Amino acid sequence: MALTRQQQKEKTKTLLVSAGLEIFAKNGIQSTKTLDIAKKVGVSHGTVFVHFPTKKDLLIEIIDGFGRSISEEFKKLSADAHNLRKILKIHLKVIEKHENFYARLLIENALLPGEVRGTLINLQTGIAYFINSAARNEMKAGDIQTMPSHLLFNTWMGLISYYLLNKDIFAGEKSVIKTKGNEILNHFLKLIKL
Amino acid sequence: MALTRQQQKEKTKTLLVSAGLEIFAKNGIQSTKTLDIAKKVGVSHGTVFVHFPTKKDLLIEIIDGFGRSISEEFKKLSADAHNLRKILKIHLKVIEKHENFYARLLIENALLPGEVRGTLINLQTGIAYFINSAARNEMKAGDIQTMPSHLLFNTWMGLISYYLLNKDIFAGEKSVIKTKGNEILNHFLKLIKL
DNA sequence: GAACTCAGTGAGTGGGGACTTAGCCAAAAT
DNA sequence: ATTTTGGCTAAGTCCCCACTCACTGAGTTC
Repeated sequence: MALTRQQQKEKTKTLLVSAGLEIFAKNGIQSTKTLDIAKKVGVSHGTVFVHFPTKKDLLIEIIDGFGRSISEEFKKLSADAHNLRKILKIHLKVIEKHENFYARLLIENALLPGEVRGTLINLQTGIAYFINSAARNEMKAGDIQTMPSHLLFNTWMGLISYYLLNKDIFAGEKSVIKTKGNEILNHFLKLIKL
Repeated sequence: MALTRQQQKEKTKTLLVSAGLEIFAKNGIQSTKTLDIAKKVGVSHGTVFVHFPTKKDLLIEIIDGFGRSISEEFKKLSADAHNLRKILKIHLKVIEKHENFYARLLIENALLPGEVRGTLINLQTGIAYFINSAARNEMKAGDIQTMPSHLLFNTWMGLISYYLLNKDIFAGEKSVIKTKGNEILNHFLKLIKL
């Protein structure tokens, strides 16, 4: 059966977004051309601009969607996790699942349009909240050292970002999180332990 | 008095390199055009290509020079510093002095031509050596926790990189290292203390 | 001082890639 | 059944920017 116009339109738009997500993860965000995305979907180049007035708008839609979905996933998984180790483990798991795109985002973030940069910040802010509340509980309980929670969070994010940004050095073609995630996690926990 | 041809040539080349360094630090590496650099020096656009066959070659010269000079500076200053705190302090001082360019390099590193990426790696490897030997000494002496030195180094680099990459968030227009350097240093030392 | 060399010029050239547009055809409206 | 609408197409257009080249004029060589 033939699709209605609206269905067709939405389908194409979705295909463009998911093709973009995939190509961005593999080849980089900036260096991906609108034509590449059109080709992958199997539509003409012009079609991209039927759905998105500019490349930037496409970018925003893709990255925002990614941010929303990853944030949701994290919240769902960590709903019943209350100790820090578990939450950090979930954090790693979620990142690992989307490692390629996430790493791309970290790499290119500072060069992306301002509208998009907010996405990564929001994402991290959301995650910081969970990590910090768990951390404060364990500080009170005397399980870990007392320290300002922003420093604890920045140390954790710094470590993870550093490994992701240099993932080719640390893990070649493989997943850094899969390869080094446990080592990083145990090291971090040992550092902050009392 | 008039310069000889050779002097003139060298002078222009040097001017191109230092103008590049300056503009890169302010406006970014990728987004700087060869014409921008020519304008800054006050020569014609074509002159750039008299001295460098391609933009990439200019890039390599600029970034390599930066890497060499910063590495030298670090080695000179840390010649008679044997404890970890002092070495890390020197590391921060050297970065602070070149913060804008250094941050640019971190931001764009992964997107730069492979020939250039080695520079940052070499730089960090050199610095890692100093930090790791000091760290091992203090571990033996029982001043800090025992841990694999690569993890100690990566934690430190992760922290610094994280602050530099997000320097606009942490410090606005100001220097992040000047603003937050001490906080970072003290936090890090407290973490690794026994 | 005549012939030659070469740093520097600036108006091109070429290629890449975002965006436009006239036209097509199938779905929707009448 | 006829007209209108609108998603999609394909062949542009336009702009940007790295790089070229024929030329100039000031050093250099003899």
